Amino acid sequence: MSERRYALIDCNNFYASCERVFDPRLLGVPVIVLSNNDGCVVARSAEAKALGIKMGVPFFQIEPFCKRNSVRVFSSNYTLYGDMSRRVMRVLASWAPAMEVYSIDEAFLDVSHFEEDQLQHELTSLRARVHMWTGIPVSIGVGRTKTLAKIANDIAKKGAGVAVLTQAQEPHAMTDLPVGDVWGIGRRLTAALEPLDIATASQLRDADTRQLRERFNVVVERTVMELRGVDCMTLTDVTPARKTLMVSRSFGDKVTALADLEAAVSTHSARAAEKLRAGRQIAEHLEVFMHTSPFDRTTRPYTARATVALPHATADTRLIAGTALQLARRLFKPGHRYAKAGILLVGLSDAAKATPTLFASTDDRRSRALMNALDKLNADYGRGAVRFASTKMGKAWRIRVDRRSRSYTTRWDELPVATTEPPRVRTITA
DNA sequence: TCTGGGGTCCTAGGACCC
DNA sequence: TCTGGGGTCCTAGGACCC
Repeated sequence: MSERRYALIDCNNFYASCERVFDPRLLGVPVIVLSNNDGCVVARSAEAKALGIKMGVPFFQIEPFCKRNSVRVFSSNYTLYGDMSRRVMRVLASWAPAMEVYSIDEAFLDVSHFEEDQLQHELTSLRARVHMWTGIPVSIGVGRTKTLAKIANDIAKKGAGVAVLTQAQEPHAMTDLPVGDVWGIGRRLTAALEPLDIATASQLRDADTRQLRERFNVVVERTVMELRGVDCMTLTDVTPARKTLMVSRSFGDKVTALADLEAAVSTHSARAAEKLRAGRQIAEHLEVFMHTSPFDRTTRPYTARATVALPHATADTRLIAGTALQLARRLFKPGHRYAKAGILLVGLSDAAKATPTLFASTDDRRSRALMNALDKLNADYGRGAVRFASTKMGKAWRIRVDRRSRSYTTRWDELPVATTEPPRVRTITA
């Protein structure tokens, strides 16, 4: 049985390459793509990189430079990039038995079944095929683990476009590689590793894992193991459902009035609920955040963020927006110039599999009425079908009914429960 | 004057329950 | 002044990624 091998396919300068597909005149000239509000540079063609334009640089700082050097500048078009991404992924999926889409412009393929000497040839032709069918240039790196494939991909980018990193070549590839270039080691960790005399990938590979784990966390330990060739991040074939969903924007003009902040929060809420429904999901909690500009040194910084439980899991725009607005009003402090606000939906689940939820109005969890209700539901749906959740929302306790029975019809008012006010009954369906 | 948006995972600490 | 232990859930915050 041959050893496991991963190929990482990474689209070169993805957003800039997408723009080029639709305008060949952009070939060979410097191209950059800007973030929302045309704030920062988020993609650069090779020519733009050669001019020294850095990733993430604020556009206003380089605008005159771009004019002088005839750099073609684009606002981002995420609809286009998403569409191009799907085209690339389709080509890859038709070639590989197992694949994981890692981001909009990257995918891991399992290439364990190839002989090492075939790989170079096979992947070179895959690369040509992706380019021919989609117009997008890609780089391909192969390694024994995902982390090593990432290193191989960097080598591919600087060379022939395809790099197969064999075990024998690993030490050489890691000797002079700055530790910050290793996947999973960011700015903070690089700085924290420096006093431990860990500055290169090979020094990290040879470091004491127990010590690193105590000093940092399991993520760092896993990275070290991956550098040693121990596969810790296996391929996840099915893309897992998203667990959180965020909608946020920087303000074009700084916001000082509550009314403007409320307008933004309700717009973001509506958009978030829309995205939720598009993915057939519902959310349990929401977070609202707002903050002043971290770059503004002239005023006091202010940042506020808080999470609340929604009354029940939902994708309902009005409920989400209403809850978010209440929270936003609580968090808003006058006298600040807000630069950004957003909403984060947390605890997402599949709407089709969602548990119908009944709300009972009672103060007493142990009340006879509720116990009767549980008995009745258990009798109807089988023992254990109903469980009592200990979550208290205001004065209401929540009963959950497992959705084993698709023929769920029981209504609250049919239950032998005495309530002083009409209970709300929610059945969440697909 | 102007500095993105959207995710993941891990950990710590407090609340709460039995 | 002493006054349990263990488990889980929730929230906040910090690191990373593209």
